[in-house]
Amino acid sequence: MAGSIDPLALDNQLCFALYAANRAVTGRYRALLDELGLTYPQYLVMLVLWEAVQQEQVMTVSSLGQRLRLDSGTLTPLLKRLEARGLLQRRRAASDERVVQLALTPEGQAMRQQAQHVPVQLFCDSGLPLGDLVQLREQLKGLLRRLESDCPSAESPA
Amino acid sequence: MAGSIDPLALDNQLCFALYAANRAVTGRYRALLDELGLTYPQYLVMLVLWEAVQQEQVMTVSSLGQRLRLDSGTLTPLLKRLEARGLLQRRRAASDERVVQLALTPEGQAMRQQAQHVPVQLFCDSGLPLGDLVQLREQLKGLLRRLESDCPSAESPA
DNA sequence: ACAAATTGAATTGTGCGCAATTAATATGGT
DNA sequence: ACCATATTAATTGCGCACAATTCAATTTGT
Repeated sequence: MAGSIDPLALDNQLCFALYAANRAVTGRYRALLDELGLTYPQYLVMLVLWEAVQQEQVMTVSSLGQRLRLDSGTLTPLLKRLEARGLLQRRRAASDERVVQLALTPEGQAMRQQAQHVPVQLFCDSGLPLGDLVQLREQLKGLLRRLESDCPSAESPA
Repeated sequence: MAGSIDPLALDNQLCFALYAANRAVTGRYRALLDELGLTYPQYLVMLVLWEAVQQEQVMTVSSLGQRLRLDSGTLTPLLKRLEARGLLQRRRAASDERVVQLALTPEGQAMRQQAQHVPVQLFCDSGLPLGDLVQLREQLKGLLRRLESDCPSAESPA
């Protein structure tokens, strides 16, 4: 009665474990982020913009997209909502009118303090040792790197 | 120059590693599932229904939702699309008119053969040892279990 | 200098996820 | 039998994700 080796069994799928765990984590964030008035993807955007402030970097839609692996189809409307909420400003760069630069407002920067407890709370919710979570995170990063590099089995010859 | 310990740094977030890895894996599935005419969530539904056939179980919208952690708001339109494609039938149970039973058509059952290579291909794409993937899967399941059980830090006293 | 190619963002359209509401059916207590 | 309550799907509305297209601004090649 050990684990079946059926390659199509749901319980054997890494992809489903990933899919389900991701939604469970996102769900845990939802209640916490509700207090900030942010959705989960908006929170990730704010994390990147807070980092950029600290490093005195100017983020653009494309650099944000590279960091989060999201395209303008996702980011443009999301950023417009954050702008409408008064958390950031979008403006065209003078040097290149194609690029849209993102600048946090004072309110957007101040929210960083309110967010400090969010990852801490999630760590507590997980109930797992920090070492386990770090290991899991690094394994996921490794998987991501593998999938983002062109894999041998991907290309088909002309 | 080792890893920062800023709790808000994006690279320190397990949640982002999970989010990014999940989308990368889903993206890899997309091209393969395109050949079957399935989206990734539709593929997961088919996995469950193929299992149910083998075990001679009758799946309903709610039992499917329990397995995949999805509600009727997601499943109802998805199932209607699969029905429109001729892969399954939805019908009210005679014993309880509230429940909708799901039955694969012969075409839906036959697709299982076409899908056999999908997880195999993904395994190859990952380029990682099977043992690593199994360990990662089990860690994700553990995290999921933790988050689904009511955690001590969740409830607020009246 | 000018045509062609490239780049950056926005737009459009489809399909999830999920909260909240609604409607129909079933169940349990009296 | 009657009624309040539970349960099961469906519906509605919003916000992602992502493919495909469009458009303007810029860069490249000659």
